[in-house]
Amino acid sequence: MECPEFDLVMTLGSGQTFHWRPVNALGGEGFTGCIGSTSVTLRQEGSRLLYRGGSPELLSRYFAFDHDLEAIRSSCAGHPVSQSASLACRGLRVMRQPLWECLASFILSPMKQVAHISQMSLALRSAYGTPLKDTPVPAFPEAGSLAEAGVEELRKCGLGFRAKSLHATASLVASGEFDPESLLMMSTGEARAELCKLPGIGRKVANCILLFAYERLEVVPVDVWVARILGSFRKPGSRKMTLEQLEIYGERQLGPYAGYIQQYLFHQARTGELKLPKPKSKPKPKPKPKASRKKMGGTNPSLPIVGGKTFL
DNA sequence: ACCCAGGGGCAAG
DNA sequence: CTTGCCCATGGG
Repeated sequence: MECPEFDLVMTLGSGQTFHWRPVNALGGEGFTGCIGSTSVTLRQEGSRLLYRGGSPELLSRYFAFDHDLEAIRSSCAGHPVSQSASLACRGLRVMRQPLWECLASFILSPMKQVAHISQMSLALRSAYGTPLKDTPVPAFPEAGSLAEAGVEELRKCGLGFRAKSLHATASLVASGEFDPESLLMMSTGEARAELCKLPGIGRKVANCILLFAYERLEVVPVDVWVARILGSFRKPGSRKMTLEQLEIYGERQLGPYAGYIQQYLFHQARTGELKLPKPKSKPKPKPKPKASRKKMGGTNPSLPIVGGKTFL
């Protein structure tokens, strides 16, 4: 299909989604995965998006081809750094992901980098998701399947302390006590408050979900990178802001599509194209009495090469 | 308001 | 192989 301004590689590599795998398909380097329970294999050739599985309508919705990127870029015209990042990230789109899949995936994200979130996602999909034809990536498990599995079983997928949060949230969704769809018609503030009631979801994770699944394009998830970026916009010596204050500041500075602009800045910072003052050193003394061993088996060399971070 | 557990991959030594 | 680093949430 013909697609509007779009960069498949940058979009899938920007930390929004964790289950697309690089493959050689459709005549070159592409990706395979799924959208909900529909298996899809993709490859971009210029303005053409080659696909196997799915439909133009499904892909257009998922990749948000309806977002007017030119208008989004213009929205921060008065901010030189954002302008520059927006231009460098042309074609990077903030996606519109399935609600439960996105919500559950970001519960996995705290304290983890993209590469590891991908591994956890794949482990969960393989153990509890429905296998699909034409792709090695199973669908994301239903809430009921995860609730039924139990915390200890989920922990075996390498979730660590996130197993408890994911299991508790999955149980709330499976019982109908929490319905992801019910947030669709709420204001962003109300929806955020509801998300933050769920175990394992704090303000940052809630904002990621709002941005990547609920299309709240003004929301700015503030992690250490974004905090660093926003901090660099302020005068040296300004008073420190809390993360929430930085978030408000970011929304004001970056305009009505602050979430999009933030994604561009984040991507620039992660790829080293945006220079930041202090990577921040920590004078942290470490009382370490222990020695350990333990080695894990097989790293999968074909996992996504995204360097980086969660959130966004 | 402050402090810190907790987990596993990964880069560096 | 060993060590240090990464970093959101929740509970004390």
